[in-house]
Amino acid sequence: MTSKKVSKITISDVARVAGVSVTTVSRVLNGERYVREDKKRAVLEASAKLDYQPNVYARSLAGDRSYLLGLLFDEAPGGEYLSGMQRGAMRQCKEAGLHLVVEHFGRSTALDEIESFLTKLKLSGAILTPPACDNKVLLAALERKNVPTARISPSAPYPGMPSVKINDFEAAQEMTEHLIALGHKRIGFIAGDPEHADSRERLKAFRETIAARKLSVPEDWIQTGGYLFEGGLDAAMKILSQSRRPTAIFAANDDMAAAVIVVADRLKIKVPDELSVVGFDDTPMASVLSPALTTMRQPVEEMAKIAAGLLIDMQKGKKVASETPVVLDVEFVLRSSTASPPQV
Amino acid sequence: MTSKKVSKITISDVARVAGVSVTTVSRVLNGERYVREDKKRAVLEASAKLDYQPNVYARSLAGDRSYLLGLLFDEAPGGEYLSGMQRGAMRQCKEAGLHLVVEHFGRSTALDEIESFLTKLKLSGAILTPPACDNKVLLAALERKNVPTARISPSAPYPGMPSVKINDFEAAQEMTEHLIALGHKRIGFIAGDPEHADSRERLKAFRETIAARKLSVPEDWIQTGGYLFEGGLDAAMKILSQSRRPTAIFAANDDMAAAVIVVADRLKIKVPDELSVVGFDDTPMASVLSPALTTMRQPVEEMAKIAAGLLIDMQKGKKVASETPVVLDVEFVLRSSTASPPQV
DNA sequence: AGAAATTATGGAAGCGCTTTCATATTGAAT
DNA sequence: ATTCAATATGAAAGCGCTTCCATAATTTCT
Repeated sequence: MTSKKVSKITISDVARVAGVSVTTVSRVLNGERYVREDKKRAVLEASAKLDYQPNVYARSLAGDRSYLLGLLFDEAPGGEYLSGMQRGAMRQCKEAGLHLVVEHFGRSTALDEIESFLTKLKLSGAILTPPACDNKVLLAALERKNVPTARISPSAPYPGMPSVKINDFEAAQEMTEHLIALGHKRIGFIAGDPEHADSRERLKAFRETIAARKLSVPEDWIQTGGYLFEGGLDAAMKILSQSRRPTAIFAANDDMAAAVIVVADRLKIKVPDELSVVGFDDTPMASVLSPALTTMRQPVEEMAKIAAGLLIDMQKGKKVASETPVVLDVEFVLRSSTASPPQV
Repeated sequence: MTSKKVSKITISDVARVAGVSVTTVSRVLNGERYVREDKKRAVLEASAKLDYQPNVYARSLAGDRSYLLGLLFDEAPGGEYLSGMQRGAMRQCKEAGLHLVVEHFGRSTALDEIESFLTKLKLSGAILTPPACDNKVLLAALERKNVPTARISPSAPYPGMPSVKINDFEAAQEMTEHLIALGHKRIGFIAGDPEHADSRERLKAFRETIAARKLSVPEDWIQTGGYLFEGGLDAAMKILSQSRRPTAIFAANDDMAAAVIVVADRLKIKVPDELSVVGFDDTPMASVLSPALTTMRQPVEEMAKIAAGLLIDMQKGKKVASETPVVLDVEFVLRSSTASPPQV
């Protein structure tokens, strides 16, 4: 290894070595048209030889892009869902030579603060995770500032913004069918945050599948837990403390399913012998619970990776389908929290 | 294609309105000396009135700060530990008007890649979480590039780099004492990643406390689980499948403690009646486990917040103690996974 | 063949700041 | 009053890039 000089190498060094103008170097580096093959090669060689690192700030100042992607969330990071998203986004960024800036925007964040952030950073793109992906104020600000935006599991389409999601309806349908196939006829449901589109979809799928199978569910067996463990505790308590209770509970995420198992344990209800429990997400917790949780795995990491990829494509001027979401497959994970209902 | 131009407010607009030169505005905004009070006020007023947002890229290009803090980790984000760190760092950044870029640097990341990242982003500071905080290559690169660096729970001091940690020794000692106080005389230990300093400290504290209390532990009862759930499963299996087993196990983090509970369950060993289990960290999982885990809560968020604060101070030219780490308190969390040992 | 369209290339003007450097202005010390 | 240091201030020179514009080289079309 030759020891490198600390003095920075600029675009004009590359231009000199390659025997072309800085304009041409810039063109090559940005993949523009109108550069002859031989010059392009010369530039690339010179650039590699000198180990040239374009100055992000100079580029951002002169141009309009920033080489920074933003991962914007509403809830503070934590939990496998967001971490997974972040991992995927980071991976894609690294591949494309971009960097990932993380930022929190709550529902109550002032428009001023959002705009200030956006004008200051001039993000090359923004990835919005639920429920930030449905924050009207944020969306409008991003649009006004012309920040290419990709949304994950959004509620409703937003013109010009591509999105990535799973088919929550089909997934929840499949999960409900699983319980019915085991022989359950009395199934409860704990919904997530009604503000999340995915939550509403899951509930809808549950209801429709139940109806399609000619079953019925008392409204008392459908509760909302807000995707939170604590909310799940309350919901499970409401459902399980009734005189007539279901033989299975479908919780719209793993955290709430964990809560159901805890409540069942307290009430001395045996899982899965007396009560089957299923979750959604396949967080690490799912396999740790006892019994281990039957759940539906979301490709979270992949979703964010694709979202970042869409942004990168948009930046390159490629057209991306912004109206029809990219839909990824889920994977049913059978563990030991489900069984056939007790014979009555 | 409708793209509306939002006229930007620049430093010279502020200068004009305040009736001073751009130099003076720059001085005020950067908190430099040699500006008269009245002008300073005028600048601040003009700036507020115009809602001026300094252009990060222009500042970075002209100066050599970047207004970007880096959170560098070795393992991909995930888990409450890193998420907590990130939350703390984000919070502090927001307060100081900085932004947080996240990046992964594995043990095997090439020096080239690290240097390229550092020259490209010219970070205003870097926060290193374990085990990245002990990555020699990374540390050397940061030093060479003069990036102010704060480390969290590092192994050994590194000249010029401040650090934040908890007193792992005392915490592990306290935890061990807790078990001894309950009457346990036969205690096993599952260590974390031997490359983490904190892990080594916890083990050392365990050994010394045991010795100080005139107890002894067969080497078979001390296993390594690498801070991972899976590693914990193996370790727990090795300890619990022996003919003579301990009445308590101290796992160096919650994930491994969860594994102990799972293994105990499989082996029909009742927790806490026949086996007490304690963890470390107080991750959300800890309260979900059944029985809920007695553990030691680390102020992870606070640690990162302080680390970011140190960086910001350094940037401002303040001197920070770089030799003696900032040490934060832990909190003992008593739940139901510990009890007195069965009467023999 | 020449004209017109297309493709290539570089000069130079910024992008919006920070930072010398030179110059006032003030206060303290003779 | 006079001198010297400390304090204040602005003009102007970049920081390293992108991009507009003018021009040259090439191809395609009459």
